[in-house]
Amino acid sequence: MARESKTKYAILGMLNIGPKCGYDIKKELERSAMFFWNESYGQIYPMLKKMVTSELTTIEVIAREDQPDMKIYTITNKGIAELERWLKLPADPHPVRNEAMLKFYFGANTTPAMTQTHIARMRDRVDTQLLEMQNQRDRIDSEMAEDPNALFWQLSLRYGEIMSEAMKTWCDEAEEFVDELKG
Amino acid sequence: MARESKTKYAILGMLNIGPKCGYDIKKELERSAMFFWNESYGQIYPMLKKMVTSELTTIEVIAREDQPDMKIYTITNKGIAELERWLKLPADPHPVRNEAMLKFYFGANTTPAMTQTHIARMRDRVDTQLLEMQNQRDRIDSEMAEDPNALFWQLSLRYGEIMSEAMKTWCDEAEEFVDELKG
DNA sequence: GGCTACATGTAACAAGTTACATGATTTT
DNA sequence: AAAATCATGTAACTTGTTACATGTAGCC
Repeated sequence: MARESKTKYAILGMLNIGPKCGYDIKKELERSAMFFWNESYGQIYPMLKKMVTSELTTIEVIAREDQPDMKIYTITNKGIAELERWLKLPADPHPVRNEAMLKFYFGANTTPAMTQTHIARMRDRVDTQLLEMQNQRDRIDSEMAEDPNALFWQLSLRYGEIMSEAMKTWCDEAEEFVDELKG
Repeated sequence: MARESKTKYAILGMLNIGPKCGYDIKKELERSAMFFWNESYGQIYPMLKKMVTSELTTIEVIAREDQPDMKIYTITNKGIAELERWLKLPADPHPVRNEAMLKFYFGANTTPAMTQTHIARMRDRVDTQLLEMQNQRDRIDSEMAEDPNALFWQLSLRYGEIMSEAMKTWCDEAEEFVDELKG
């Protein structure tokens, strides 16, 4: 992992939409980017601290009674410049590590039943994801009017849908193939 | 990364096909599993050492003149049992981190031209991948007869193809959408 | 009364990449 | 003559996950 962390850019991108606290950054990423990105608090909070030091964001502390201070971060001009610099760069190809496929592949050396189990599990997972996406779609449709970013949110949802459907297509093919193997 | 490393299982799966040296494990993974898995030597060599200690494999050292000893690893019964234990377990959902999509999403807050650049780059990458796959397909067709594992190799290639085509579909939709935005 | 959401964070740990080190052999 | 392939490995480094710690507020 000597590769540069992208956490900084994920945060900058979120703050470029509007000032937010760490908690909201994660919540928003989960809502709108869940099909292609994730961050944990263990990354976000320490990074936000660093980003204030390096002047990519400013911090406003809101004291609250009986609750931890809320910290609202706002992107600076320097932060915007850094975000734009990154946006212009070509993306790193993301490392692929799909454990389900690995199991499928090695299952080949055991039994056809094992292979069928793996395919069935993949299909189940994809079906669950598609249901989630249906829920998201409903939410988008109702929030569309208010949120100016909803159009991009929708395209990110389409990404999830298209990939899931593709995965189902693969499951169909793989299943057919295994059926032939069995008899 | 407190999650259990899957490197051990990737190696077990490869050795279950047949005895191999570390170099060949990587080479074979690159050939047949490149669309869903990757390992680096920095993971493979130390792990192989551990696996001998924990009796998942045996090692045979072949001395060679003027070249480093070649080490051939063979899976043990214990190793096979461990592989099968893992195969029965449901797969961890793989963490999604697609930098290209992240850039696309945040590009929304800059200019339509930036968004178009991101889409174009994704399409280029996918096209390159599809060409690579065409080469692989040719190789599979010629090696099919000899390699009994080629049928699964082919399905793993189909995975790559289906996913790439899906990505292209998404690019088409996204492009259309941005064209509308521009007017 | 219990669960979920809100809100902040840290520490321990493991995983994984990259650069380095070495050098023969084969292909272009 | 240069580049790629074969073949082994280690060390330094960073990234990222998970578990823990703390507590209120609101919902069912």
